[in-house]
Amino acid sequence: MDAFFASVELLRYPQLKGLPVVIGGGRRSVDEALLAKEGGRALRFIPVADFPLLKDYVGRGVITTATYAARQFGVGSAMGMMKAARLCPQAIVLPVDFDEIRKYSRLFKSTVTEIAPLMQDRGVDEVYIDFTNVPGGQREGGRVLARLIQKGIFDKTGLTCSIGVAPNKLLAKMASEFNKPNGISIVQESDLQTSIWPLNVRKINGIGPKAGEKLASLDIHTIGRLAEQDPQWLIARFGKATGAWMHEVAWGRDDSPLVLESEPVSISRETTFDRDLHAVRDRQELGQIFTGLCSKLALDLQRKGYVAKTIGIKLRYDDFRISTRDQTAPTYTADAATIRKLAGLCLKRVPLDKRLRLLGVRASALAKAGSIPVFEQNTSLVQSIRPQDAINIIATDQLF
DNA sequence: TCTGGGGTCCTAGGACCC
DNA sequence: TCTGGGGTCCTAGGACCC
Repeated sequence: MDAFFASVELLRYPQLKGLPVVIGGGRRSVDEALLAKEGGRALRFIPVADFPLLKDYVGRGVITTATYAARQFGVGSAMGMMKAARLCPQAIVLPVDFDEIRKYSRLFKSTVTEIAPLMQDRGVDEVYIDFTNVPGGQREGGRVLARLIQKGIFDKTGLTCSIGVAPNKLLAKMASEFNKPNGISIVQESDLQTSIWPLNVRKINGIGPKAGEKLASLDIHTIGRLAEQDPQWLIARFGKATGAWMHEVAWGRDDSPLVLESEPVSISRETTFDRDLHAVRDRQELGQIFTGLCSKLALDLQRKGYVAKTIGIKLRYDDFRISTRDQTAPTYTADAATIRKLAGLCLKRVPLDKRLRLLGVRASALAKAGSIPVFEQNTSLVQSIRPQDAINIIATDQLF
């Protein structure tokens, strides 16, 4: 989806069309500014001059989306708000409305699956579609169906998207970037040398800042240059799995299947404080935030129907370094007090001398609520029994 | 100059088991 | 007394993605 968060806001406030708008951080100052101007009513018309401006923004947020007008000023996603404010002080800043985002996310995805049922989720604003066997999917190399999907989404939501058509997910993802916004791009295997090889290695989904930097230090900047390298040479520098993978993707090869459904691995809540907090001096405040996070996490688990056996915490210190601790319990839980207790045990095992800017709580080793046998839930006798040993317990039971 | 929140996957070492 | 190979789970950190 093109500039998804911003485009959704533009549906609500069409008077902002063409203007530099950034969606960001969700700091209270912006929420309150906007709320006051709306008078609590989301759809009341607000004169452009009354919207909050980036230059008035205070807080530690980052930009999640910028409209194309804002991008002209060098503003883009993941950029700190304060930096963005210097580049484009006159940009209008709006908070993320998650409920609205989820609504439009569901709407565009259901539109896709009505046309092409084999769809993989890639977050709120992105999907992979296999339209190999969709009727008409091969016409004009896929362009006809891509146009149909674009039109379907626009008719349903008023939003535009960009589509890349290719023989695999790797190339499709890159192709989708070629013609933004509201574009279609088709990449075939024969286009590898002309369309893909001139690109920077960072355009490969999976090569991030670290790998990109390391490749640059080896004088490998383009994908074509990466493709020239001997696989063994890459393996020697990046490890067996990554080195071999790099060689494959540089040649446009990717046989990873569409993942049509999946269970969550973890569920978490975290928050960055308005100011850095000290474990001792701000104990009270920190404790409240900590308990609040545990309660929210418990509600998330319950709402989604999961229980967790492992609870973890995450701290980010003022120097931006991160510490994590995990604690696996003998039983599964989705209870706020239990989560709080386990997270508290984690907190005792982590250094707390430096000031903190972020605190998070995470639940993992998840199971569907109701899927856990009773003897694993609350029988003290088997509390230390690992699931894989449970079958032996059952067998032993027969002896008594 | 300052850097959100919610995720996934990978690696590597140690405990423990057979 | 000193020694194997294979497996799972747990933990901590890190890279990467939307």
